[in-house]
This record gives sequence, C-alpha cells and structure tokens, in this order.
Amino acid sequence: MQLHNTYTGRKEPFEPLDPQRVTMYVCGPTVYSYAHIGNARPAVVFDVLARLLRRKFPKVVYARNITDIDDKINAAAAKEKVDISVITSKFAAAYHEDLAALGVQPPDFEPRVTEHLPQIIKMINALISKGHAYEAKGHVLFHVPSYPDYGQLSKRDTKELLAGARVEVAPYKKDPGDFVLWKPSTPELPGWESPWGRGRPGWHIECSAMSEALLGDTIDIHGGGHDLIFPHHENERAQSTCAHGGAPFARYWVHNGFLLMDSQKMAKSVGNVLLVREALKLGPHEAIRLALITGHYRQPLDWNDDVVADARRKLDRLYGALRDLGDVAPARDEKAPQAFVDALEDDLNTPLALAELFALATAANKAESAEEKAKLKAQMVDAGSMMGLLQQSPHAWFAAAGTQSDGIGEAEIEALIARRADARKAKNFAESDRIRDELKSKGVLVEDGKDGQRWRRL
RNA sequence: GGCCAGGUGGCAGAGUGGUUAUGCAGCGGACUGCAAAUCCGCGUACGCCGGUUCAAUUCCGACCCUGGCCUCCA
Repeated sequence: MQLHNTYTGRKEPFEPLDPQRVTMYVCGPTVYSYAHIGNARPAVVFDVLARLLRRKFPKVVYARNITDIDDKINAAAAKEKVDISVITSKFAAAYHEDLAALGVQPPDFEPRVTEHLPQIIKMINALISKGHAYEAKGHVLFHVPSYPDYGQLSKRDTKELLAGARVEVAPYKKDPGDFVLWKPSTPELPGWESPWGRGRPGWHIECSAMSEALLGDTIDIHGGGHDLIFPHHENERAQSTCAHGGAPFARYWVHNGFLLMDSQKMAKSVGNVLLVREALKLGPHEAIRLALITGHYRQPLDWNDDVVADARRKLDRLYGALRDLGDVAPARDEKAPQAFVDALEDDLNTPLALAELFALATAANKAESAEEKAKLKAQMVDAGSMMGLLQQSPHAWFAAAGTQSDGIGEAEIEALIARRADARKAKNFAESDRIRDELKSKGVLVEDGKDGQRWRRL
C-alpha cells in the first residue's frame, strides 16, 4: 500500500510502526457553527482510508478530535449569552448528524479539548522544562528557534516566514515565530486553572496532547486539510517532537486538497458557504458522498451544481446494474476484486477504484448465469462498502433518489403502473402512454422490462 | 514577495515515455408498440514555448493562468 506523505513530498510504501496496530489522528472541527461541505471532505476521505486500513491491518485506532475550546466558540456563546457548552454540544451533535448522513463511520476516539486539560498542561510543562517553551505575561509560548527542524513539514524557511506576514508580533515574544501554547483568560471568558494562572490552551497544543494521550508519542498517520499544514501541523510537529525528546511525531502526513465553490474560495465573506445540511438537500445523501470522492483526495475539488447531479447519475448506473442482477443471493466469500483494492491502496485512488466498480457494473449487465450474477453482486457490494457506497437496496435507491418529489406514494405509483400494464396487454398504447406521461409529470419514470415494469423517481 | 498544489477531450476525472481510462452528455446501431434501461460501435484531449529522446500529454527548463498557505480557515 502506498500513501503520499506531505513531509517527503512523495508517495511511499505504507508500513505501520506496529504491524498489528495502525494509529491515525485527523484534525476535526471546531464546533462553533454548522459544518460546511469543505469540512466534510476530510471526514469522508479519511473515512475511506480508515475503512481500507481496517481491512488490511488487524487493528486500527482512529482518533478525530472535536475542538470545544476556541475564541470563535467564546464569541458565539457570548453573543447568545450562554455557556460555551451549549454551543459546543449543539454543533457537535449537528456535526455527527451531518457525517452520519454522509455515511461516515465514527472514529474510535473523538477526544474533546475540555476533557484533556490535564494532558495539555502536562505537555506544556514538559516543553518548558526541556527549554522549548517559556512563560511571558501569563502566556506560555513555544520557542521556535529551539527546534531547528521547524519548517521542514511545510517547507518553509523560518527566517523568511515572517517577511510577508500579515500580523503584528506581540512584544512579549522572544522570537517573532513563537506561538502560543497557553494564554490567559479575562474573568468573563472561559478559563481553566493552570500553573500560569487561569487561562486556556492555544489551538495547536490540543492536538499534540490528545494524540499523545490516545495514540502514543509516535503515530502512523496524521491527516487533515491541506490548509492545516502551516501553521497547525508544523506546530503540532514541533510540540510533540520536542515534548517527546525527539521521537518522531507522525510518520505519514496526509492532506486532502481544498474544496472550491464555483472555482472560488468558499468563505463567509464571499457568501458562498455551503453547509453540509444544505448540500444534503441537493440530492441523495449517497450522491453527496460520492461527489466528495469522485476526484482524487489530493486534488482540488471544484464544487458546483453539476457535481451532485453527476454523482447521482453514476449511482443510477451502479444501482441499475445491481437491480438487474435480481434477487440472486450474493456469493459468499466473494470480495472486492483485486484491481479495485489495488486502486485504493495506491494512495487512495478513488477515481480509479470507481472505474473498476463501473467495470463490474458492465460485467453485471452482461452476466447471464446465476453463478456469475451472484459473484458480481457480492463483488460490487463489497467494493461499494469499502467506499461507503451501494449499501442500500436498488429499490430504495430508485424510489428515493428523486428530487422532484410531489408526494406521490408508492402505492399510488404501483396502482397506476398496474393499470398501464393492463392497457398494454390490451394493446391500448394510447392509454398506456397517457399513464406513463401522468407518472412522469409526477416525477416518476416507468420502464418496461421483460419481467414487467420498473420505476424510479426523477 | 516566499512556499505548496494544480492546468487532460462538451463536462467531470484517472493514468502513462510509444498501445482503451472511466462516468456523464452527444452521435449511429441492436432491442422496444414507442420509450426507458441495457448491449455494440463512434468522437476529438492532454495550458504555452523550448530541450532531452528514435518517440513526450508523460522527463527537464522557462513562461502564462488558477487555487491555497504565510500564526489559530478542513
């Protein structure tokens, strides 16, 4: 299996430190608002990776944090005049709903910052005692020059790092690049007691501390969005490596590409933010998921109205093939074909894997023997499960996939189809076509097959 | 300005130093009462300019364009 490592800039053979146990940490959301479709991309991408790893290795420990201490959360709570836990529990629940709708399996651990203050404080203490951090005016700062390797992950030269920077340097910093591990809270802000007074952790230290607490000093895979490489992951790397006496932090750094909205950055200021819950209304949930993995995870993904429609038509074909296989029981012990697995194992090449899945669909459409059909059905369903697709019945897909819902029920559809079938038997094609048009006007397409009629919502 | 990622046929999107990606859309045929679905067949592609090579979309260099990051945005 190959995985692209941001650190080396290359695709490398993936071998976990412990062949029995793969550890993966992915940066999760800050829960101050609803997740947008760009937030969903890493969740889905690393879900596919986790599914693949679970097949290949005896044990996978996957942690994805929830950041529930943050200035944006504080701002949202202050605005609503509630405790931050009201905000964070609301949006954490919404996040779970959104991901569940996208077929994302829960990670093994979902650590929260509020539950790891002791570990965070302990790690900051370790950094101070090792000379990598210092206290200044109630803040604790990581001293970047104490870690000569700083900048290696993001390929940045620390000397030039601040040349074009857009922030003012706080006067208490020993070095302009030093970043906050702990900062003081004012009485009205949430805060936690620490050796440096009442305050709250910086953003980067939490991931280092939670990763250490759950997965150990060195983890196999650290994932997240491309935009997290700097400063977040660079800083995590510095913190963890220094706190652990030089032990490597993450062995493979994996980053998904950015999602663009109509070729533009998705941002509140542009007004083009698409929330996951809004996206889920654009089409079947499975189509939204597929749209997120239609391209390779490292490529930029340009979201627009067409990507969902496109994904839906792809699923129409795949489910159509499954439907045509009929009631045959999937063959036992028949798994996803090697070519499909190979595609995923080649740095999670979902587009190529998808092409293999379409090859199976074409073969299924041509299959004649029951044996062949049983085999292909099992292969398709198993391959689908590796990507979190094709896990519902074809009937459910075609009955629900429509967006032109006008409330016509299945019983009514079946009744009309029965009447139409009678008309066809009587060669009354005018009546047959009239009923077909009537159904179509209600968003239902009828298809005549050898064994009777089928229908789907448009 | 620095660093990173990308520019493939109508659209989406893989891949490769010389031979089919795949899907959607389109066209022709089969099938069908007509459709739909399905099957068969078809189409032109690799940003621009040089270089290496017998041969480059694929390697190298320059250039153009797009996007991201440059202290808390996945």
